Amino acid sequence: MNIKPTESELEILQVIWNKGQCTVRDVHEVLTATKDAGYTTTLKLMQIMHDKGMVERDTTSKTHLYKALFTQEQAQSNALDKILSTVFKGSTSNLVIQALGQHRASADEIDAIKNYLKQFDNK
Amino acid sequence: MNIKPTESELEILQVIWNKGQCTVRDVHEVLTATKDAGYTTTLKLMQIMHDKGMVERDTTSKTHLYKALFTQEQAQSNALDKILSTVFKGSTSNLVIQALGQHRASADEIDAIKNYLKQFDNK
DNA sequence: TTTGTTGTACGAAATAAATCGTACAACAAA
DNA sequence: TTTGTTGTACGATTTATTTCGTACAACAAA
Repeated sequence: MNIKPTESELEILQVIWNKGQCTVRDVHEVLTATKDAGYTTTLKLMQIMHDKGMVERDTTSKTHLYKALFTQEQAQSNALDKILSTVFKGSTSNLVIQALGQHRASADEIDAIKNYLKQFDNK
Repeated sequence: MNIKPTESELEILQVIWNKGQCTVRDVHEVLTATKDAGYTTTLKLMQIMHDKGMVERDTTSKTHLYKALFTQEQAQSNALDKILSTVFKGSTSNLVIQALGQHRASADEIDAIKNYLKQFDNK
């Protein structure tokens, strides 16, 4: 299974992950809300994603239904690995601090993180 | 200025950032330690990066010296923005927790992060 | 001055990604 | 049954990225 989606593929996956499963039109409608692209372009991309084994589809009815073959968590993990090695010299703490610094997290988010860190306390 | 380096361009930038400034040979030597690529390939990539305005170069002597035109921090910031919007639905805390979960940070790193978080305490 | 070494320049090819036109099938409504 | 709508299939084109061969300049050593 190929977990190295291109930029456009990720946009599409995002929609699929949100809805669980999608038709081409579903995806296309969401995409055209923010950018413009022809319907057949979206279709073609999704067909290519299928060829690559990134999504599966149910073709029993005329309108096909697409599902992702890996989870958003897997994609996240992958994306992190990549930028850690390419721009963060492998330093997780740099990444974390940089992320917190530039994208003001909400109080709740900060709490969630602090909470998460508690598990490392008595070591 | 173009801050959207391709994969190969990032590998090169990594080397330049480390040394501050580099010749093509410097870069190429580091790259060939981990992967193989022809010398002229590296040269061409660096010339393209120059065309794109990502690096500047000193051509006063025969052997040119390349410098990055943006910092690693800027590239990091950019990379974070990108994956936050494409795979993390904009949630910084998800990103942080996921990062800590999968890449076991050292005790020192954890401390650094806790320390950083202290600034949000009495708010 | 000849020759080998180390550079840059640059065109061309290979590959990958994204976009779109055209063809045509299914099917519902007229 | 004709027509309009909504789908998929797929080839062709465009654009971006990567790779490399060939040409040639500078210069040091023989």
